[in-house]
Amino acid sequence: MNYWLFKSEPDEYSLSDLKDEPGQVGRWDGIRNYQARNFLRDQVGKGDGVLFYHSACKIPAIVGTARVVRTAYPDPAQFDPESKYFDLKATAENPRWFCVDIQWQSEFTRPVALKEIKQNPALAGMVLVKQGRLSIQPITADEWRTLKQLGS
DNA sequence: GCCAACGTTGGC
DNA sequence: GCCAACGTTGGC
Repeated sequence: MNYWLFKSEPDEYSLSDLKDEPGQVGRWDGIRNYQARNFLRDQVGKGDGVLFYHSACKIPAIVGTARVVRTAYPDPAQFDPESKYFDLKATAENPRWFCVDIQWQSEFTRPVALKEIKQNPALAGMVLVKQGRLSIQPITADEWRTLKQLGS
């Protein structure tokens, strides 16, 4: 069982968008970064915990949690010429990009803002603090506990 | 909207 | 395989 932080721009796909999905299950697609892809494809497991992070918005923050209900499968958008995630070089035999399904689990009572995370010594090791741009990142069990507590 | 910190592309 | 040019992310 592992823990992850998934970033999303709330204008594109927010935690409440996930909650509104049938069964509260949504596809986490559109990942087009190799480092994030590799985590998704090779390490994200069924039942893993996900911290839902809102980026590129007024108050960047972790807003709730989800859990992984389906492990990696080829992202259908890469084969769709109409999609902005279309990839000419991807084939069904040799897919380049992957996605997972996650299920809404909880909304934090209090969003945990990036600003607050940066100020907390217990969270100084987070990839979010050290390397801003990665959209899927591993979280330690300690960090998971700390962040859930801060958000409740 | 600016810009720093990456990541990707492609000529050589 | 180097590296310059370009593109993207995302905080501010």
